[in-house]
Amino acid sequence: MSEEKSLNFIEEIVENDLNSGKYETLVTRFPPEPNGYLHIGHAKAICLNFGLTQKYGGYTNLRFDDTNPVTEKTEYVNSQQEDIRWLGFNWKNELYASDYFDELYGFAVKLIEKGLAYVDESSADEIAALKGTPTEPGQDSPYRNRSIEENLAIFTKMKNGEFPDGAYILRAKIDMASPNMLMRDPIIYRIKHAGHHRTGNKWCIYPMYDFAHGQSDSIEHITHSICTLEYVSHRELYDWFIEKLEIFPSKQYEFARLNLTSTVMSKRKLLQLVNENLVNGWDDPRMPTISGLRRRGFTPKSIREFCERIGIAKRENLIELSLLEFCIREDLNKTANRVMAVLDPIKLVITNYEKGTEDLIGENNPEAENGGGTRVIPFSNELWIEREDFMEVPAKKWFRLAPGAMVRLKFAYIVKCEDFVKDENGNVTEIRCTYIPESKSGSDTSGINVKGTIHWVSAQHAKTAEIRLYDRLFTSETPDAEEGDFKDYLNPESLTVLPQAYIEPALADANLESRYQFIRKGYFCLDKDSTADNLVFNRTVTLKDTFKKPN
RNA sequence: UGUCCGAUAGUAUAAGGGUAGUACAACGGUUUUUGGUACCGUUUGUCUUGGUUCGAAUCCAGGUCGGACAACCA
Repeated sequence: MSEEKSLNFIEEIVENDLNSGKYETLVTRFPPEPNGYLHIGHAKAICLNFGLTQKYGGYTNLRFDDTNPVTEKTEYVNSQQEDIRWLGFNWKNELYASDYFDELYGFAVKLIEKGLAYVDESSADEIAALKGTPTEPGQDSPYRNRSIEENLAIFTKMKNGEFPDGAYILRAKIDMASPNMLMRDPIIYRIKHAGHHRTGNKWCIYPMYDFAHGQSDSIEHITHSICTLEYVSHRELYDWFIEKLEIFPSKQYEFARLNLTSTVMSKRKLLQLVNENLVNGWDDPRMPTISGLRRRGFTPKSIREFCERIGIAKRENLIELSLLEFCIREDLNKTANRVMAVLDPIKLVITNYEKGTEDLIGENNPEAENGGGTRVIPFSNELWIEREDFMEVPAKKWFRLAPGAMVRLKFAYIVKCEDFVKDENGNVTEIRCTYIPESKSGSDTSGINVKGTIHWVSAQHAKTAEIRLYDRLFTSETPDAEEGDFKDYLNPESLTVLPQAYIEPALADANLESRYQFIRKGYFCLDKDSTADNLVFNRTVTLKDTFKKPN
């Protein structure tokens, strides 16, 4: 179908199945368990499943895999839906494994009637003891040969709530000596007297993952059930149930999950960060969750592009965070308006500027397709500039301000540093410059060329804002692989708050959808914590910086 | 001492018996009123040993290394 771009192995399978006429319509599903927030790893699976049906036709279902009532919540259902929509995908049907509880119960009865399932009253420990190990076969349970009638009778009582949790379980009767541990009479139903987020108290027995997932796929006529590599050994069981139940033969395919440097991706660990207040909630901008990335300022497009670039394969991988950063910079470079903000201010006074104030014109975004337009920027003789743009003793190849040096003020004039003021502690408190009147941006007749251009904000016109700078969450690229607790490798400098930065007046009407490039400082967006008097900006990502800082 | 999955530049991903390519990263250069962008260039690779073949990253066999599997989790 597409000749230019090579296909990943799943696309090849799909194309073959479609071309051979094995299936007329491609049907995939995204099946999260509603027990946490979706993260960038889920985004990979979402882009794969929805991307496949966008490319080849057919449709994708959203199915919540809600077979364990004690971990699942409606809050998570809602957040997961929001995140998928935000990424730009639409599901055909919103479904729940719990929709199939009646049908699944029927499947279990059918298996019992075929002599392929039995009720076991062994304890969890007893079952584990007879399970064997990966290198030794297991042994049959003493209850394995109960009659079909007795199995049926007890299973009915299990369903009717006549037993406490753990008293009985239903097992598939397969092979206790199988080299695949999952085939050693896996548990398929357990008793749990727990309220379910959708079915309430209707049920007190719940199917296990292996007895719900494949059957749910089959009920929905999913043609390609795509999951991650850790389910490879489940495939044999997946196929076994479908064969014995004689239902629609969905097929499972596995790809390697995403791993990203300097973060963790397991739900357990993310939940820990949230519960122990090591981050500020699931949508903390340092989190690899979709909601965290959204709040950080990532765009859906950048995440889709990232998922496209990392590819789909079967080998374990560890993607460098720099690729994600590349994807968001690439998008924002084209779309974000350029504005000026001074994060760490120092005063600059222009001693020969007599005009008081003046309105200058700034280009919003020279990289935008439509040119970006312009805006008014007020200028005056007292400005804030970035402290790091002045060096009392300039380093080699220093393009910025230093005694006697000239720089251009972006969109404005060229200035020359004549003097500077220090306080009693030796800290520079003010820089004094003269400006070149004929060097005005756009009508420069001075003939002077300077190497450096710096950003600034007029002191009397500036607004203030709180700025939050983010860095990687962990100091280790592989916090999962380090010895000890992964939390020992949290980066203490992952969040830096600048309570009072100066921003140009045009920024006062920023909204939560706006994306900005603060010239020379990075890409920023408004945070939801903002109020009318206290604007808060998040730094999404810095600009690429090839300047090697002196000292 | 098992079964299954995998192995191509630093990181990913192509090449499906016939020139090892692409992206990110790194490094260098040109342009630039952002040390940004854009453009150009450089460095770095087929786990290993055999076999089949005129020819192997690709097919076969052995080895090595990495991962998964013993939750009434998904």
